[in-house]
Formats: sequence, C-alpha cells, structure tokens
Amino acid sequence: MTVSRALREPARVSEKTRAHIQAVIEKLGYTPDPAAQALAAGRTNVIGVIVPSVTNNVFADVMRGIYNSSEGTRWQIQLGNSRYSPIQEERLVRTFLNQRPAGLILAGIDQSDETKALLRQSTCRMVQVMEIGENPFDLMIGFSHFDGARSATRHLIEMGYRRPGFLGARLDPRTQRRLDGFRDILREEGLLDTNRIVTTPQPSTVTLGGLLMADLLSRAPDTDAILCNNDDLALGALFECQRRGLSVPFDFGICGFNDLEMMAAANPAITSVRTHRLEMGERAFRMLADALEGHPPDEPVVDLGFEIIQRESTRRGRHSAL
Amino acid sequence: MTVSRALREPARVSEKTRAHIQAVIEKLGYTPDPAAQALAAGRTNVIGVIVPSVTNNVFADVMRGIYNSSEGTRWQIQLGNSRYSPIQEERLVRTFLNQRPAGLILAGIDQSDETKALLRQSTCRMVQVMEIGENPFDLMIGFSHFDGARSATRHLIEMGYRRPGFLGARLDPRTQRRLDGFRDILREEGLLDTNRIVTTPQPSTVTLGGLLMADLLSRAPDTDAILCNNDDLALGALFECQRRGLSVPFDFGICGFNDLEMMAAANPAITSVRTHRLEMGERAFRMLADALEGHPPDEPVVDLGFEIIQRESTRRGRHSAL
DNA sequence: TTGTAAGCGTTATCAA
DNA sequence: TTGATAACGCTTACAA
Repeated sequence: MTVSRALREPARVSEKTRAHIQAVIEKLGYTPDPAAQALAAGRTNVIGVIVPSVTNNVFADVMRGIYNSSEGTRWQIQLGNSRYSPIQEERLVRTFLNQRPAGLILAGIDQSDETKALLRQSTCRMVQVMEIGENPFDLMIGFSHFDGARSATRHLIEMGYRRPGFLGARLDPRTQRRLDGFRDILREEGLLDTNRIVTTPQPSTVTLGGLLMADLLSRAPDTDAILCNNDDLALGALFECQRRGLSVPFDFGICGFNDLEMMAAANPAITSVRTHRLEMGERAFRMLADALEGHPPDEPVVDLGFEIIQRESTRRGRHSAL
Repeated sequence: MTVSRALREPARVSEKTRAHIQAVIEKLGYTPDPAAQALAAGRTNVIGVIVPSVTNNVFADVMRGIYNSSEGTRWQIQLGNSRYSPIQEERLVRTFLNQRPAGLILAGIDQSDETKALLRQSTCRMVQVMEIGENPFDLMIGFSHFDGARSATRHLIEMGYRRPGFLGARLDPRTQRRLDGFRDILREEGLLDTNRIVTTPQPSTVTLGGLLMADLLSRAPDTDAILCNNDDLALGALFECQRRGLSVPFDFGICGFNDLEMMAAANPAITSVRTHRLEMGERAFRMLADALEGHPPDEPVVDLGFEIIQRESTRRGRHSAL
C-alpha cells in the first residue's frame, strides 16, 4: 500500500494522498502492527538494555536516563537483568540478539569471553555504559572508577587523614577497580594498611555500612577515615559514628561514592564522588539512536568524568581550627 | 511444519519425530522468531507494565518483584512510564493495547475515564497494583493507604504525641489518601490543626524533608511529631531535627512510610509503615501469569496489608521514663 | 507518484 | 500423526 510509504517516507507521497491517508488513519485509530513490521523488515525497533541490577540506585538512575531520552522516539526499550551473573548476561545477550534488536545497551566491560564473541559477531550497534576501557565493542560512555577512587583517596589525605580505610560491598568489577584506586594512592603515599580494607560480597545497604564500620573499628581502631564504595555504606557508617559518639569529620572522615541526593542532606553533609548517571543513560541512548539514524558520534568513547564534592564529613581542617 | 507443533504441543508429535526435531534444533541453534509468532498467532508474550515513575523507590521495588518472578517464564516485560500524568498513561495504554499484549500490570486505581473505558473494552487480563479499591478492571493487589496512615497516626497518639503534623511531597492520589487517613484520626481525636499539614507537589527527596520540616516548625513551632508521606522525607526531617538540636523521639516523634531499608539503620532508628512492595510485584506477576494459563485466583482482589514497625524515633514513652 | 507481487516465519485449518 | 495451504500485516523491489 501507499499507506506504508506515507508513514515511513512522507516525502515520496503526494500532498493530497498523504492528507487523505492521515485523515483515514485518525478516523480509524490505525496503528502499525510492530510484529508485522518486524517480520517484514527483518529488524525491530527494540533497544535491549542489560544491567546487573534494577534495584541498585546507580543503575536505576542510568535506566531513568535511558527512558527519559527514549520517550517520544520510535525506539522501544527492553530491559534485561543479569543479576551480576556473567552466565545470566550471556543468556540475555543470546535472547536479545535472536530478536534482531535495533541496538543494545550494556553495563560495563566485564562480559564473559563467550558473550564478547557473541557481541563482536553481531552487526547491531551497541553502547557500553558505566565504564570506559580498551576495545569497545562499538560505542562507550562512562568514567574511570579507578581514577574516581584515586581522587577521593587523595582528597582524604589532603584533608589531613593519615589512616584511611575502605568499605566495600557487592564486589563487582567496578567496586574492585575503586578498591584498586584506593590502594594505588595509599601505596604511593606509604599509608596502605590492608587491615583497613573491609569488604563483603553482600549487596550494599545502609545497615551493612554500619556493620562494616563496626568491623573496621574492631580490626583497626585507629582508622581515621573511610572511602566507601557507595553512598549507602557511607550513610550507614555515619550513623554508626553517631552511635559511638565519634565526631565526623573531626574524629573520623567519611567519603561516599556516587553522590546520591541524600548525601547533601545528611548531618553532617557527606563528601562524595559525583558521577553523572542520569546523563550517562540519556547520552548512551542518544548516541545509539543517532548511530542508528546514520549519525554515529565523532568519538566512539565518551568519558563523562566525575567530581569530588567536598562537604562537611571530610572537613577536618576547618573543624580542628575551631 | 511439524516443528511448530513439536514445540507447542509435544504430546501430539510422535516420540521419534520429536527427538529428531529436538536434535536438529540443537544443531542449528534454532530459536522461534517472536515477531512471526506474534503475527501468526495474533497474540504476543508481552506483559505491559505501566507505572508513574521508574525512579521512585516504591515502584522500583514493585518492578523488581515483577522482574523477579517473570524471569525464566515465557513472558516478556515491557515497561511504560506515565510520569504521574493521566494523559501519558492513556497514551501508553493505547500503545500497549495496540500490540495485543498478553496482559497488563497497572499502578493504582486513578486512571482517567478514557483510560478506564479503553481498559474495560480490552479482553486482555490485567492486574492493578499498589492499592485496593472498588470495581477492579480484573485482578488487583495492594493495600489501603488510608488505613496505613490512620494506623500510623494512631500510633503517634498512643506514644503520647498530641500535636502531630504531616509532611507530604508529590501529591499523587496515594499521598492524598494517606493525608486523608491522617486527618481522619486527628479529627476523631479532636487534635486536627491544618497548620501542621505541609505539602508540596515537588518530587520527594531527603533534602526536601529537611525543608518541609523547617517550614512546619516556622508555621507551627509547637508541633511535637510528624507522619511523613514517605521515608525520604522522614530521614530529611530527622537530619533537620539533629541540626536544630531537637531530640528525637523526646522532643519530636518521626514516623515514615514504606519502611525502606535505611529506616532501621538510622540513628535513632525510624518508625515506619512497612508495605510489601516486593511481594506485591512478585504476586502481581504470578496472579497474572496464572490467569493467563487458565488458573485465575479464587479472589480477584488481594489485600497485602501493612505493619507499623515501631522504632526509637517514636519511643517517647520509654525515653521520658529514663 | 502510485500500485502490484512476493515473501518475512510462524500458526491454524483441514486433508491425508 | 503428519503435511499441505492459507493467512497474519507489513516491507521491499519493481512495474506502471
């Protein structure tokens, strides 16, 4: 039919016919059947998104960004949850790829070798989010978790803390790289004491932050600051300090990671590493959509960076001067 | 082909043929094309989920529940975000319905009249989550926000607070019903003072909790407790109390709503109304999936209830006795 | 600029 | 128990 053309290439249909078709469409409330489109065209308007968690604040923000910029476009988001399992991720990639998606958005750079092979074989455009690294499959947008942790650790040292520790939960690859950054700086400064590194594979919660903090203090009571793998842990650690009568930032400095909204509202406000999660999601989608329309970005890898947001929880200098 | 039959009704294919087909499928790595299935069968395996927000912790938990129980089933979740807009919701319902979904999961009971009409015309099975109410479209699972707020308010009174206020953000219908419950009890007790009700249409954050708290205290300084529409506000209010040197629970009682994990970790731990969000999502999906397999629940409406989790933030009695 | 014809991969119906 | 045949609603290629 000419209808199909009127919808996809309006320019190639005469003004009159187009108007007529439009009118009839309105009257009938016609909508193209996506299944028939997919079958006939051999491609779908589905963009698959594979993340390790739908709960985690971090991925929730990225997803929100993706949904934000996908609304009103012709692209349909289809979500897959790998639950931090490379096996699950591989299964999801297979499932998605079988459905001839228009594009794929993947979290991270730590796919299994099989997954990598699947992805490299595929011709569909894709973008990796959350991190930057070597050999992107296609597009990539994120930041260096290693550098973020390095900067935060350096900040603690600059604020006068000399015995900083690290609290980490859910040891996914990004947590690992943050821990590596922490270690890197402390080794440089000759301040590394592995007793002050407390981690657990459990998913991160505020409660867990308190528990890890207690654990740290029993192992290394003279620890004077912590870098937390994320803000939940930092908040839990703050509450634990309050319960123990430890003054933050004077007795103890706390730095979070991600800069969730509540960090600024806490008492004292908590220093954190701001990451641009919403923007990451929004831009990831747009890069992909643009590429699908034939306008790939000039640079396939985008580094969104991070910022150390200094707040009271590490402002020891000022407090000790009071 | 017999292949199609072997896949869908294995019983109707001979043992031998079935085995042969199975072998070939394995060898070729064959997967049915969902688009072709949808087109030929006139139905999809898509379950549409329409929520007002993907960010909000509450819906995030419900969605997680849905994803949890949908994994490993033949049903595909497709998410739509109405952004708290009835117009958007109607658009989404139209879009979904046009794709002949297997089922629908909808948040709430406050659809526009047009949306209601669309939904009632549709033959597809659906379940409303988050609330319970009259005239479900089909299935329904949730709890009474009105009763939850009533119980929480009564709890404040029982703990000895006589001038309780209410903090509310994002005045969606559920917030409204919670506020109604709060008003209801206070009117009963002759303790209602509308000056102590502070609300804003802004989305709820921890920071906003602090601001609303400040607002409340400037309007009605002798307020001695608050029921917050949600836990973010409660946490923000707690921090604001800390900054003002108000002792919680002695000078001031705080009760949240939803019982997010961090409520138990706070200092003092915050009383909250526990709602069963994860379970709501999980069961909503299962009810729907079961109904689609021909096993609808005995009772179409499931009330999941709520619990008042009493913690230190409202334990005035005990503290004043110390 | 418009229309015709074939086919996308599956399911449903019916006949063998 | 199996296999032919005709849809399903669209897109693509080509003809008018």
